[in-house]
Amino acid sequence: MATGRTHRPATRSRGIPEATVARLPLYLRALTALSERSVPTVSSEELAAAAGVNSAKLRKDFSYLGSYGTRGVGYDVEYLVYQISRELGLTQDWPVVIVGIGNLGAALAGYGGFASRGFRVAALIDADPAMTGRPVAGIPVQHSDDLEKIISEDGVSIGVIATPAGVAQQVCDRLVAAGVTSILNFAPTVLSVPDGVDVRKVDLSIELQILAFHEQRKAGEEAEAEAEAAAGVVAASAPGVGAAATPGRKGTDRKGPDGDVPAVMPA
Amino acid sequence: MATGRTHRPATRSRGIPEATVARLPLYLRALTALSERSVPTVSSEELAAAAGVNSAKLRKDFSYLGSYGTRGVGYDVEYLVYQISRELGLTQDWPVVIVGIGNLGAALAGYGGFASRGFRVAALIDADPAMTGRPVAGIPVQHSDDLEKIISEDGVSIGVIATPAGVAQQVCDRLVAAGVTSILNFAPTVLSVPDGVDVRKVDLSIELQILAFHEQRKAGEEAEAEAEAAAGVVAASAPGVGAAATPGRKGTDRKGPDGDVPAVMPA
DNA sequence: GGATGTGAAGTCGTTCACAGCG
DNA sequence: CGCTGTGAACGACTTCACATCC
Repeated sequence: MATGRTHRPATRSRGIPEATVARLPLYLRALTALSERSVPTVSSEELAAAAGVNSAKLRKDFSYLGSYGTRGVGYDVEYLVYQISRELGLTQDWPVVIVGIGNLGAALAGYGGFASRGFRVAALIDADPAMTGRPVAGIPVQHSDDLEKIISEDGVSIGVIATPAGVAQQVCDRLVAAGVTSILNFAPTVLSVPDGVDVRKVDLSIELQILAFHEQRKAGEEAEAEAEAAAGVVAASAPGVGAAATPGRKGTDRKGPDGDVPAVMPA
Repeated sequence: MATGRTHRPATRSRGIPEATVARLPLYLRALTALSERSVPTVSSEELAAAAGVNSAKLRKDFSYLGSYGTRGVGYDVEYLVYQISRELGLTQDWPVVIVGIGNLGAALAGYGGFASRGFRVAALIDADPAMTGRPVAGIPVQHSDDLEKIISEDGVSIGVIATPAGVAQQVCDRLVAAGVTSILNFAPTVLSVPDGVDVRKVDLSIELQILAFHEQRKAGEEAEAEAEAAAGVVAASAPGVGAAATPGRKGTDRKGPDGDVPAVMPA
């Protein structure tokens, strides 16, 4: 995915699996909640339940960090909060810029989850001159002409892109050129970046499409036998997804998985 | 396994790996762009580049759907758009409700990427009476008292939760009880749902935390040798992550991965 | 010739089950 | 005894490399 992790010959124990890293924030959240309730210790079983994973996975994950538990007892909540925070780099604070202050950008600017985790919104940047100077979530929007200056002056290394897809790559290039090395991309485009820069993407419509896939399968499960016949019907009533959609099929035979219908997307 | 099309086994709609399903929307997006430029065919190499994956993976992914390419030529763009759309269930339209019309909910309501993919925002729901009737993105907000009625009348099976974390589980329970079987959760909580209900979560702060992890590691890579000493320094200047962070670690020796420092969270 | 489709090999991640320790 | 920490089995996904077919 995003700039596949370097296949470093894994120096010593510095090889925490990606999958584990992705779950650390989850554990941290659960632990923080426990901490607020002044719970002193948790077992892997309890914590796993709170984080929504199974306990074997959790123990394995923690084993990559070190031996932070006590056999027969469990984990010290405060201590673990600190260790995970440190591992994630949250013990320092990260200035972040958000580029593209539309609906989504504005929502992100006001999102409380950032500040509470050591992320500080250092600047909001938008290309629209009409936005310049206007405060969003208490922070004045700056014009994108000043992007490079803002990045370097604040020592920003993390950028959030919430622009339209069409300009996302340019914005990305400028961010990278100015020194940003981690990007969170909300624009529905594939960004290409040089080695050493990490990109993570969040695509709202992709998530819905994945849900739709499973949803469709559920519907078909009740009528297993009818599935075969249904395939033909569905194709015939296809509404079309892309821009222009007008059925029409040339005579070639296409072979699907099995009883598939050879219909084609029209021009 | 049998070559080409089998009759009964494997290749039904079943058996498509999750990882593949998650990439189908990516391919679809790239294909749609090609379609708009009236490109008739693509090779796996070209399409893979456009989607940001490697070509072997793409071909393997497509092989789960069927044999939709032509050797020596590539894939028919229009045909593939249709096949993937159908596989994802996008040839039908999915009414969606968004619950929690704050900053984020409002941004989602206005997000163009939904409508363009066969998702229709059937209703916006919020618990605040002051919001009721007010139009957001052209759709009037309805009060959450009517949640059940809205779901059942519109036959909604997909719900988006954009409420504060505190009420997300209750909202989820009501959605499920009313018939929703797929949920996209933006609230930073683990939702528990009965079997048969799918939940996908999008957590903005988690993504940033993952980036921070890698960012921190990049910084440490340049000064490999200093890493050891740095751990102590970092700990000393830890700003504190949770709410109440009162460490107070007992004097026991804790062993980290390697030369870990047993320092503790400062007050 | 040229690109697909796919076994086989390789890598990564999860789960099991139990030894080890408090 | 209870719970962590972990080798080993297992399973899922990725990559390789090439036979296959247009």
